[in-house]
Amino acid sequence: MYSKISETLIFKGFSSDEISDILNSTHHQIKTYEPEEIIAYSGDECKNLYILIEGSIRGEAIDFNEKIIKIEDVFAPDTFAEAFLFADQNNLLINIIANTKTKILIIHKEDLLRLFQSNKKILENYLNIISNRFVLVTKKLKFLSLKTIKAKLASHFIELSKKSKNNTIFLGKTQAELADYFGVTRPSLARTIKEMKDEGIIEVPGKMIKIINFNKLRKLIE
Amino acid sequence: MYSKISETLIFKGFSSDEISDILNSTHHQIKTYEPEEIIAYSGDECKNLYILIEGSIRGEAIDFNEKIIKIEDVFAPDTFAEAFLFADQNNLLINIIANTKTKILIIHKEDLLRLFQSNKKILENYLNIISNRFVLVTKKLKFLSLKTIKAKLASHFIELSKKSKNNTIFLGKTQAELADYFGVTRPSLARTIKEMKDEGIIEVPGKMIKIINFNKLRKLIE
DNA sequence: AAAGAAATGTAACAAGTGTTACAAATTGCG
DNA sequence: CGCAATTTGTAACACTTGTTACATTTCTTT
Repeated sequence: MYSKISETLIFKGFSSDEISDILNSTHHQIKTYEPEEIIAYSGDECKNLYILIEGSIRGEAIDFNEKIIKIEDVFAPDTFAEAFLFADQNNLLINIIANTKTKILIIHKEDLLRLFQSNKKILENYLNIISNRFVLVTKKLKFLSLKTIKAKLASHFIELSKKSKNNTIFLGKTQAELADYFGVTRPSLARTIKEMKDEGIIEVPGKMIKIINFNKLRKLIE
Repeated sequence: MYSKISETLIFKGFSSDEISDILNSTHHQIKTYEPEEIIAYSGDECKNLYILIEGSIRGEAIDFNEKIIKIEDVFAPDTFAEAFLFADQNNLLINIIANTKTKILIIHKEDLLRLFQSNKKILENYLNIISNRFVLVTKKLKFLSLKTIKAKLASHFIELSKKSKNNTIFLGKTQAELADYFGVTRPSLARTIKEMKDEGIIEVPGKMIKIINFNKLRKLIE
């Protein structure tokens, strides 16, 4: 179990022995949940850090038409609800439900703070986690605020091309998945790709995207 | 100066004397900048926490057409770049520029970590700040992902009505400001308000919005 | 290799929003 | 009060995207 815990970001860099020591001196709980069991309710005050050791959970919101909307899946080993824990508005906005048989390590806010005081590395890890989430959400926000599908595609292609160090990109997703990720429909995405092809900005050999005209591509992002 | 610092969220709850003690035992810098002076460049690695004591600064991005876009103003007393500090991708994405004559307290990441170790309250304040920002951005993201202007307006009205404990809302913004906040154009917003009026969902007496049909309003958010 | 499934290309039309322009109403100020 | 500035209402038209439907291509499996 300790080796599973060492795979979480918050205990990154710790050996099983060290984790064992830490948990022996930190008040905590380990709970198991059955599939479909509700772990926490929307509206609950969030006073604990949840560290998922085994299994997977999902967040579900209920919209105004009483339709259930799945928000997010989290798979072990990982943590969740880290940001709510220290926010003023710390009521959960979603129900947390076990997908599978699940084992969760629970540390209360106050105990976590004490742990931060005594262990600098864990504090750094935690700050790293929430900061990374923040940067990620901010980037997503920036991306979502791009108005047209063309601008989103252009931004996405440029981002990917930075990693490939090359003007050829491997998408690794189907059009349907990409459209979903962008929050647009599949035919609209296909149409936009076609337009970019017609305008001589990209070529699409098979599953690849080859950028022909970087300048035109950049100008699409306003 | 210490009283100014005590107004920042990170030193919330500390007296001037306590702040003086803390700063005496924490390595830090105080720098002043002239109007239009550049405080930090886009691309710079962010290794310091910046605490704005006097004046105001702005963040500026340069888009692909070399047009300068103002992102955000920050007024003293406040902090900025808190989230970048502990993120993996800790390069600034914008230039930081002084609007006015500005005085800034700068604490290096390592010194800040040591301060967190020795002072639990400051750690809590810091966690509170970045957690609140995260929650705020997440809400903004959720809002932005609403597809239509009608859905955005409905969400906004419902949110405001929670505070007023009443079915009448005071907007406190002109249509132009609201449209800008939503990222839509003013005539489009006006048209949408008219449609909601025609559908018997709201009434608009003067500067107020009166919600007539809460159910219909809720159904607009999908 | 053949059959079925999945992914992609494409088209016509509808819906929502932006653009532009101008009129009407409201507000602020001398 | 009366004028100017600001805010709001409205309309015609263009553009982008969603919807639906079907054809074509590519991938999987036997």
